[in-house]
Amino acid sequence: MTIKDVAQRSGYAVGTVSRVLNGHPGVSGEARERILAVVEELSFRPNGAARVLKQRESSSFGVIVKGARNLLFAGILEEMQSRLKDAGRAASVYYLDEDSDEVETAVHVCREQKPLGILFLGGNRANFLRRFRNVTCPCVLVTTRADTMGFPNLSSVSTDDVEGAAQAMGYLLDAGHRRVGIIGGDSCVISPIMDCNISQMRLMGCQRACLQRGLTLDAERWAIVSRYSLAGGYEAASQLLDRNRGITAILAMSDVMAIGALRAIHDRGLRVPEDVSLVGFDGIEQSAYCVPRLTTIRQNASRLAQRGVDILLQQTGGGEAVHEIVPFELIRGESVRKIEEEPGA
Amino acid sequence: MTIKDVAQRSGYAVGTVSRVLNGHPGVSGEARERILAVVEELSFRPNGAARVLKQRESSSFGVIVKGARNLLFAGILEEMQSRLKDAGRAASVYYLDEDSDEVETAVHVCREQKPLGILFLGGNRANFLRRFRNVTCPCVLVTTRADTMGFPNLSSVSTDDVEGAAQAMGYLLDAGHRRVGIIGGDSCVISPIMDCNISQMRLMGCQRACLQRGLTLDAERWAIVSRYSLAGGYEAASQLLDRNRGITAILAMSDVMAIGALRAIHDRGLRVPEDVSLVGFDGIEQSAYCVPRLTTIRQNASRLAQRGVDILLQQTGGGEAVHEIVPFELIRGESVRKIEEEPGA
DNA sequence: CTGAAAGCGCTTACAG
DNA sequence: CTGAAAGCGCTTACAG
Repeated sequence: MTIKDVAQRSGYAVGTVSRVLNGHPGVSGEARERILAVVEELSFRPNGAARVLKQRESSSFGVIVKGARNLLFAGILEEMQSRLKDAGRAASVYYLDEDSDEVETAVHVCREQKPLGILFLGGNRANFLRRFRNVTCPCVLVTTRADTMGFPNLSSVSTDDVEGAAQAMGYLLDAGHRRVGIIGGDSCVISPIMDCNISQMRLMGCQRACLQRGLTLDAERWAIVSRYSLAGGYEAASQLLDRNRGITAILAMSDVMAIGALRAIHDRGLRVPEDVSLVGFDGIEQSAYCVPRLTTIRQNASRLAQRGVDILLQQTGGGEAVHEIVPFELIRGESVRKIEEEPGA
Repeated sequence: MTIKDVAQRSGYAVGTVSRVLNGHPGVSGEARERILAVVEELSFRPNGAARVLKQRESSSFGVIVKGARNLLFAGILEEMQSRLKDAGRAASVYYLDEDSDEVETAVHVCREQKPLGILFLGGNRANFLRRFRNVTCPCVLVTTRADTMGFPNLSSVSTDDVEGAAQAMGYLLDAGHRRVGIIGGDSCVISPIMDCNISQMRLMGCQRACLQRGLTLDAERWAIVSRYSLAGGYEAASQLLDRNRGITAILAMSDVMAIGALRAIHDRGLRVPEDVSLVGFDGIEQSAYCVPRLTTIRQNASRLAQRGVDILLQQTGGGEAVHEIVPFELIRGESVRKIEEEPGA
């Protein structure tokens, strides 16, 4: 079943059928009607491959998601898909694991699908610097800043990670906590090499919160690197508790890690928040169903999704890259308790 | 950059280049070497659209997932992708929400991508009966049985839902519970119309467990329909607790709903398992991190994934549809307590 | 407004 | 073993 069959059956030439199919002007109402009737009758669907080959650009978007189990991303993706649908556009989704190179995938997708644009859910700065020049379509990086990379076709929508972490840490400090363990991602270390990934940004936020209160943060001792997973959070919290007697709070850089930590704390016979307070990051749906409800920094998933799509649609029309910050919200759950100032702090 | 450029630069014809690219026999070692060198030099990548157009079949697989937030599926998918990769095959993933028609998507994917085969993660029987005849490639439905539908190109790998639910329910009954609320999915009702979806299968399992112990199950009163979500589980558990005073246990047909229920129970000032026992289904990673650890029926995600892929690869070579059942495991968590038999039960 | 024809980048019989 | 050529299903100048 091809466009030829439709042409034959309708009595028009393939060119005319193609014009009708693509809504091009310059076709008589009569021809349009007749052809659409035949299309309907044969339930004809044009061959996408042939169209892409010829047009050299498809009319769909790509979404590259880093982490199939990342619930923050799942929520954002859901919202993106409905918004793209409203705009009458299709999107192909590509799932990668946490460690894969999303930009390599993008290069590949560009070549194969020639999408109108690409949305990245999560991204590693180093990967972008290495290969993004090979990506030619407009792109939007969601949840991570891209303003310092200077690619003209790479916009971003993100949460202010530094400020978010600063507020989370500040909340703990203001509640009287002085021995706070930190569970971070891949590059959660204070190092001379700024890789500007979210873990590092968030650690800087923690540091800033301390400085603002005349305290210093010994990251070497209090921060620990972990995978963004339940098991990672569990393991990291266990280590923190072992290593630092008298720890009164843990700040995890994702809710998923916090949920892992929650169980680890419980398994040592300690309670949250009575013995150890706990703060997460992201504000995924699950965090509100924990017992105790997690105190966390809620990223505005729905707005991140909306702005991401809107910016991409707009960039498709050309123009300079845009970098937006979307406000977050500190959710006061049930996982932090106030403690009286200790003399030795 | 096309195959023509490679031909020109290497001094061979495009046909020869194509043969080398596809590993066809009948090319001299010399030609192969020279051409591969040029391919490398220009870092040439063939155009997929052109290949699909010509070959009329791509060499990749499709995976259609019902529910981007379904953590059971996320786990299975991860395993599938790595297994497909090991077999040297690529896969495109299509995410749908719980209510979308997966078979309609499959028909579309078949036409556009011409995949070698399709894996379905989750599926609704009615959708298959309505449209699956339009899907021509080999398919495997994972987590849901397809043996009674009789499509020659549709295999399945699943968990025995009836037996799984029977064991879960049996476990509660044997622990002395007699007032057990059930939280199920879309078609969790005893009705004359068997739609054979998983909720109905699992409800039948509950019923069987009762019958085997000389009890009857008043589903009308004790079972409640819910979405497969945290909020759905929360809502359903709340209703069950309101409606049935003296309820001693809740069986949720997914861990996600169970986690929602856990919070609902807590919000009424009740404890799990002291006041209300709770059993889930699926055995997702999260269930082991709950406090209390969830008692649940663990589906063997990794084996479902492996067998799904293996069967699909095998079906690609032709042959009759295969229907496999993968064993599950009852995980004894911390969410069920034994109660002494009550005289009035 | 419509048709005939070129061509997108590739694969694959068909000759040689 | 290699080349020349047809053709996959579509779009789009170019004529008329």
